[in-house]
Amino acid sequence: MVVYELSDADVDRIFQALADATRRDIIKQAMLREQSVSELARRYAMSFAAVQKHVAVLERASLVIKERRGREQVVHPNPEALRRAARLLDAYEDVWRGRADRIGEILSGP
Amino acid sequence: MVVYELSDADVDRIFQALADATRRDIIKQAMLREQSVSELARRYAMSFAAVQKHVAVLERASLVIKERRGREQVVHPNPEALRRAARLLDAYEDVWRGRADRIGEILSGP
DNA sequence: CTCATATACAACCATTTGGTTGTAGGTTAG
DNA sequence: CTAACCTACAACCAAATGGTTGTATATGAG
Repeated sequence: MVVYELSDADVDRIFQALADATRRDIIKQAMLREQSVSELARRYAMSFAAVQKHVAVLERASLVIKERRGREQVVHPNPEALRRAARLLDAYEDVWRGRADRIGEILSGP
Repeated sequence: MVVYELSDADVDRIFQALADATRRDIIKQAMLREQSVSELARRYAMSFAAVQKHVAVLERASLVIKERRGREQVVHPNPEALRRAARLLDAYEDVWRGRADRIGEILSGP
């Protein structure tokens, strides 16, 4: 996923990833303390594979990054992506206020 | 959907609704100028029923409100919901910075 | 070395999603 | 009044989602 400009598909992936309480909690946990996938998995009432998939969804949305450390895969948050999502929502506020300058950000696509 | 406190399901619905480019565009269009569902529908390369469903998804997430005007149903934006979503994302920033005070907002649920 | 642990990934399943078409009911223009 | 228009909603379909189990592989502990 490109960092400096988000395509519609990028934005789709970000909000899609955020639309699940377990995934939002994984992000929060990773921000509180970087943890391995299995360490995260122990927190939830579901299989390891399910959590692994959730992390994969977050990774495809670049909301987290996995880094291999020995036999573990440690999950780092990517605060920048969240920031970009928040600013994207802020852009709607500008549209609402009648400012056209940041409209392009909302439904762009390179 | 309760306004003053968002449950996990509420937040799910909001981000889910935002995870589609057509729906994001509908929000933008409604913010630029309040339009009827059929008026909106003409903008997209899909059936009226499809657009109707998209508006319904936005409505369940309280991102828009429909108001009947004669035989038309005019779509108003609800900027407050967008604002709340943006602030929700901002709360992650606080977690990231090590501030615990607003953490509750993220994965709450009355 | 051996074994337990951590991850990867495939196959499967039920449900949801995003689209379609078709039908029916209100409302308004003329 | 009648015809055109706008909306509602059901039924259907393919694809995506969120979960499962099972199997294989890599790594570190002892």
